[in-house]
Amino acid sequence: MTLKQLRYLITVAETGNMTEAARKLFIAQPSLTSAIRELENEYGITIFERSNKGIEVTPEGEEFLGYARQVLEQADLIEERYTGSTKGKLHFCVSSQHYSFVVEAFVELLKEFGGDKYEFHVRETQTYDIIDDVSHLRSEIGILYLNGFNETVIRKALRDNGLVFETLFRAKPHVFIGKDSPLASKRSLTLKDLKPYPRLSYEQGSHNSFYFSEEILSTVDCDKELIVRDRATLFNLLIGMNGYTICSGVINEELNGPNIIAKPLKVDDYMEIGYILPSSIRPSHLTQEYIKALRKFARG
Amino acid sequence: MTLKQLRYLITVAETGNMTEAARKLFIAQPSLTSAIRELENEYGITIFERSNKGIEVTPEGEEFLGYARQVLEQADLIEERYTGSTKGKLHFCVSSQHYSFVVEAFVELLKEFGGDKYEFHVRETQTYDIIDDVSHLRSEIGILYLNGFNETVIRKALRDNGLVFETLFRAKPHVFIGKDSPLASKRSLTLKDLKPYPRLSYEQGSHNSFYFSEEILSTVDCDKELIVRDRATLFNLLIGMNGYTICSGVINEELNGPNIIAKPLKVDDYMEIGYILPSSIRPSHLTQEYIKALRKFARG
DNA sequence: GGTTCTCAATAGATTTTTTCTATGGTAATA
DNA sequence: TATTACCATAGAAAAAATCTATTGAGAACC
Repeated sequence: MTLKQLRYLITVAETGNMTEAARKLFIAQPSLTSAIRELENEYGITIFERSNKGIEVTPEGEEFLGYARQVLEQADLIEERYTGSTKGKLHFCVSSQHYSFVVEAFVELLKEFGGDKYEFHVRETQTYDIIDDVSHLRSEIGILYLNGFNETVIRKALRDNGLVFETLFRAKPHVFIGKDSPLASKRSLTLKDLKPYPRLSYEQGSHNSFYFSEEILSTVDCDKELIVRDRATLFNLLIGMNGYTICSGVINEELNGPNIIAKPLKVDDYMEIGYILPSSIRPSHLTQEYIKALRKFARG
Repeated sequence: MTLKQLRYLITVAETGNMTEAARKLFIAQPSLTSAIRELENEYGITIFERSNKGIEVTPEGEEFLGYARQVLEQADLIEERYTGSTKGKLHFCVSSQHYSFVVEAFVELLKEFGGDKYEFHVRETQTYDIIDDVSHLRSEIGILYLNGFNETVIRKALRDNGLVFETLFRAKPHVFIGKDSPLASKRSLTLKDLKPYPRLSYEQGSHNSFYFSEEILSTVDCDKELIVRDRATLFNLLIGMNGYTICSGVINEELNGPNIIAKPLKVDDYMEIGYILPSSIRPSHLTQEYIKALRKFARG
């Protein structure tokens, strides 16, 4: 008997389906089959009744599950005490700049692997904190952008913190504006078009170097500036004040509502949006799944 | 964290010495070192303070040990419920004919590996039951003798039950008599000498074929027969009735007392005393240690 | 003050265990 | 009848545990 076998067992029992449980556990179905079978053989009991419809817990299996839960409960106390997180619970944390596709991918991950016990975090935060979170393993993964302007500085920060950057997509700059903005009728916008309107940007804390800005072209002069920390607030101000923000142009109506629209910005610049990971540690299965989901929702 | 690591941990804490604990656990010392270290790294704690004098539990280690014991307690409940034996407890069972060296080796094993939780059995029983116990895994090992007379029959029984026989030693037949017996003065005895005295032998149950007798020469006629099941009873009768019994001549004063003496028996026969094991299963570490101890105490 | 002893740590090889991929078999479903 | 959704099996591959041999460090001994 190993703790691993017991955890597998519980998942199978909860799922009612070996194949599905194996997927949740990030192992191949035959591995799970043999782990469970080994447990059954060790104690000479039949925990599950197998059929081509899935599995069903036998009465003696039910009794065994009771014992198994007791063991795991105690084992989880150790995890809680010494790691601060429950092992029974899945644990996952993303630190990111404010992109809706990050949230979309996150939702997908939750739906697929959340189960009935989890603790997932989305930390939409300042650029430097993303780097800090990932390098100190507070977050499994970070999401940020590089462009010609900030690349050298950011890449150095990544190197210094033992992180690697992987590109998700390259985006042409867009401007987010409210759908009733005077600019809404244009096909594309220039910096000159934007000049009279308030510019919205995310606060970058003490590291308020331009290099850590979430928006490109932050060095361009602007008379009206609004600085916020929250994406919803930003959107509210965008609409209320006829403001704008420069970004990757990834927009999702469901998430951002129909009141925000994106317009191409006519400048010779780009944003290379990607994720960062600690270079020395292999990403967890869950992180790998999240990256898959990111690639699914991320389009330039 | 694995259950194995936790069990190792407890043993180390109890033993206060990695090297010694490794021996008790039947693993190499570096294996233990790395198992413990892995546990400490996983939770970022120092459980033991190492020195060249051994190890010492730190205060935070003490706390962790508390948690560990809780987990193992629950895990042991499973073992108890489904295997009838505690895994925390060492479990060992010998089935044997009535030889004092079997008990001596058993005592040595207990002293060395008993620890503070164990369940050890000595089943001094009838020859056929020895074979039955070992083949049905009720006992780890069995001890019995072969000679020219019973060898063919016993070896067939062993084969039929998937057992193998390994010789411990070859003994010339001796006679056990009380120290005050009229025969005590002789250097050696013949069958004729014994004729007038009661012969003691062990009961062999329903399989009372001569082949399963514990004593050689059981086919020789005898007028006075006493059949017992207990070694102490046999010795009592030996003394009280001036009886005799034919055996391998292995005698230990500490165990059998000064009232029993062994005399060589002048016959052209021998006893090949050895142990039997299931051929398909590799003997446990404890069983291997027991065999070592048997070899130490067994002399023809 | 050097030598020996005891015990834990390290290195590298080896064995064992776990997990994987690919495939088979079975019963329900379309 | 073909397809689908399961779990089981076999053999290869990867990962983990364990082993032997050796090092290193401090205490005890002479």
